[in-house]
Amino acid sequence: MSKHYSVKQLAELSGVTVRTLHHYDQIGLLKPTLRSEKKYRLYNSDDLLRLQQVLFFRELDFSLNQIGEILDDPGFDTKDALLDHRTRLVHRQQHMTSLIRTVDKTLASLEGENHMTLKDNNLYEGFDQEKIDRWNKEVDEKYDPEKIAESKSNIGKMSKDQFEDVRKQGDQVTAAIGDLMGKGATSPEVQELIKLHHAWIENFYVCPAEMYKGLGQLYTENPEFTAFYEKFKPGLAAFMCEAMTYHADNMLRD
Amino acid sequence: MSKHYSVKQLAELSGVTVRTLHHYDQIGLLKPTLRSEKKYRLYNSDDLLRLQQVLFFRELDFSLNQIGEILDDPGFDTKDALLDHRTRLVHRQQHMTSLIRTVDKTLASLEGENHMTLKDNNLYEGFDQEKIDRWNKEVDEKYDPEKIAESKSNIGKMSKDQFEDVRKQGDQVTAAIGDLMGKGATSPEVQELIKLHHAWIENFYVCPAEMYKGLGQLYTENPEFTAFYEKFKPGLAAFMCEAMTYHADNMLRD
DNA sequence: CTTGACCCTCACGTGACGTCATAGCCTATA
DNA sequence: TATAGGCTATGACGTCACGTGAGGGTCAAG
Repeated sequence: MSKHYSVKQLAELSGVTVRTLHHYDQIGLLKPTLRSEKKYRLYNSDDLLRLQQVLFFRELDFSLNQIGEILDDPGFDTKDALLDHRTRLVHRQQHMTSLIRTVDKTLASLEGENHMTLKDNNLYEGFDQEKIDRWNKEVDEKYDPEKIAESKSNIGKMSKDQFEDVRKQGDQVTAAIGDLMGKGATSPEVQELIKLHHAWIENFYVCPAEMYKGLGQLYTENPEFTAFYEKFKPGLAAFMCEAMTYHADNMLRD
Repeated sequence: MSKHYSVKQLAELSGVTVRTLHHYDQIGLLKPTLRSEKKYRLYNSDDLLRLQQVLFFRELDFSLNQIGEILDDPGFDTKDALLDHRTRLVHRQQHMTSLIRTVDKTLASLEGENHMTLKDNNLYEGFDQEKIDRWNKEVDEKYDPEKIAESKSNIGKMSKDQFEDVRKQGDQVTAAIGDLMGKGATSPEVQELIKLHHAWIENFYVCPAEMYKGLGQLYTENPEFTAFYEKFKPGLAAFMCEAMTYHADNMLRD
């Protein structure tokens, strides 16, 4: 594969502007492998992969200077980075969910007769940059590349039967939790099952406290998730959310 | 409610900096209702609501100038705007999913023996700003505030029984699609059922083509969604995705 | 009164490009 | 060969949304 791309071609391919590619060349972030006689920039496949990494890091709010340092570190590993991007992107989705929830709460509040039933600090849920930073720090400290790689490999390596077994385990845990709704979300019995539920989730991906908590919220916010859990037992989505939140705040944090 | 907040208090409450609040005051985007004798800024509850709107629009990549124009338009309606934010935030989640999918494809490609089995243009899926812009335009043109308001009201107004009925309809459609997997995802019979499925989704929120397409992808990417659909019939998640993509590309576009 | 936390205005700096000017290069067509 | 259209290059000022720091006043508690 010796194909080379001009700036226009790569700009179209990647969605960035020619100006951006000039800029990245100028600051040393992405230098084309080749320059023609007339100094035209020519990018090869390694350049394309590097640009992809730049764009992922950029998407995840790293500064260009930071990105350069990371990519130029001798210990940099593309696969590790991709796994890290994945985790952060999943968390971004949870962040979106938090904002959506704030929309809904604000709407409900505005539609009520008393406009200010929503507490002032609820207006900005999801916008809390400090909280987001704390989570990023948490992932950085707790993120175990080997564990992520392992769980990702688990998905790829699961046979149909294994996947079916894992799915059934999830159903069983969920049903058992439904049976214990009368015990209360924070009861030892329910919390024991939530622990199993969390372990079940981690069959698919590492799920730190904040993410697990956000997932519980997602169960109540996403109509299809809600429908799925209500099917086990009415009120189960909210119950799961409460139990998961408690578990995340009390068992998963340290 | 006559409580007033100082810049520090509001900064902490909202997650923005004091400097940002100064800046917004200076450019006229968010002027505090009161100034003390000593010119301290004092924000009231209307100010808090306006800041929330500013932050939503900012989150959704509107420029501050644009935000000011929108908010100061005599026809501006907070509820309409909140519904619009919601739609855009949901789409953002789909965008995240697209990026996650690109991560996975890149990983799979790097783990294979032939490093460049992944086509060059697949490297940047999810980064395509033009495509994102096209979608935003599509929503702007097709977004019907009354329809959004209606579907949102529908959720709030649904009784437990009605919600249960809607849920069951979803199950029935999904099961029927599962029964017709042998017909092919693009067959008239399946597409007829997909049409019902789309209508079912719109019980919850308006779902334009791109969003519907992204939802199909989500079914194959999110383990819990996949598990849910596999439960009806093995392979159903991917089948739904294919059928929904076809439907979005051929029936929902105009 | 002193101290520490908070408030104000002013203004230069920063990062990541956007925009434009100027000029050469490449390919196809008349 | 000339022309047109699309592409390339470098250089440099401008834009946006604050970050940072300077200098000075205010408020509450000890």
